[in-house]
Amino acid sequence: MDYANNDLGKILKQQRITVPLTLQELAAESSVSSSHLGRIERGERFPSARILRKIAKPLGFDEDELFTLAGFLSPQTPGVAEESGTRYNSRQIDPYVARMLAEEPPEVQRSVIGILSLLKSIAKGMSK
Amino acid sequence: MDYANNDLGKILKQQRITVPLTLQELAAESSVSSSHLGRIERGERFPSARILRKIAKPLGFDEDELFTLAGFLSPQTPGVAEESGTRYNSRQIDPYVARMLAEEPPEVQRSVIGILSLLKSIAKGMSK
DNA sequence: GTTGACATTTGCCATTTGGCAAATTATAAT
DNA sequence: ATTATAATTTGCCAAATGGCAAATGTCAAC
Repeated sequence: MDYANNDLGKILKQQRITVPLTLQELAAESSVSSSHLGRIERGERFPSARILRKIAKPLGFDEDELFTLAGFLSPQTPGVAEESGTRYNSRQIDPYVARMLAEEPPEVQRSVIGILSLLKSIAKGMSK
Repeated sequence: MDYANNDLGKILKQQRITVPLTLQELAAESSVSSSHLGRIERGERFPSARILRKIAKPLGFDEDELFTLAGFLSPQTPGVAEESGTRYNSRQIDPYVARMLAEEPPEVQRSVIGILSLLKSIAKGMSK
C-alpha cells in the first residue's frame, strides 16, 4: 500500500525545492518526465540508476552521492576489506607478494590468477 | 534484434569464468537466478543496479567499478574517497585475487610473482 | 467571482526486468 | 556406446519502470 519507507523521495523533493526548481523544469533539464519525477518524490515509483544519473547534476548531487542515498551503493566504498559470506581460509598472503601484486592493475592481478588456475589444471591432468 | 553492443555481458562472463564459477554457483552466492544471469551475460537483459550490487562481491568487483562498467556511474568518479581520511591513491589487491592466492602455500605465491616479473621483462623487451 | 497560465497528479499503456520450471546442451562415469 | 548429472538456455509470467495525455490543483491578475 503506502510505501512509507521513503527517505529518497523526500530528500529529492527537498533538494528540488531548495534549488529551486519545479517538476517541469527539472524534467526539462534531466529529460525525465515530470509525472515520473513526481511519483518518485512521493514514493510511488523507485528511480532506476539511469534516472538517478539524469537528475543528479540538475539537483546538484554527486552521482555516487545519490546512488548511496538510493541504497544502490554501500555507504563506504570498501577498501581491501574482507567480508563474510565465503569460508575464509586460514592462510594469508605473503607480504612481499601482496606488495608486488598491489602495484599491478586489477586486470593484471586477475590474469595472474587465471594463469595460476591454468597451470594447476594442467598439473592435475599430468599427474593423472 | 541482436543486441550486439554488449561489453558488459562479456566482461561479466569473462570474470565469472576466470574466478571460476558456474552460473548456478554465482546464482547461489548472489541470490540472482542463473537464468537471469545467463541472459545478462549474453546481452538479452540489462542488469539493474540492484542486481549489479548483488553480483559484485562474488565476482570480486568493487561496486562502483561495476557501476562504471555498466555506464551507471561516470568514469573515475572517486567513490567516497575525496573526503578526509585515507585517500587510497595507490593500488590494492583485488578481493578475489586475494582469496585465491591465500589458498596457495607461500612458495607458490612467490612463484606466481616470479612468473609475473618474467612476463613483464619479456614484454618490455619486445616493445623495444 | 472568472479567466488564464503553470504545476502537480492520475489513468493508461508499452517496455523491461527478473524468477520459476521445463527443455536443451555439455560433461563425466560406467 | 548409455546412462547420470551438472550447466546453460528458453518459455512464460508477474511486477516494476517510465512516458504521454488528460485531469486536477494552485495562484495571480482582472
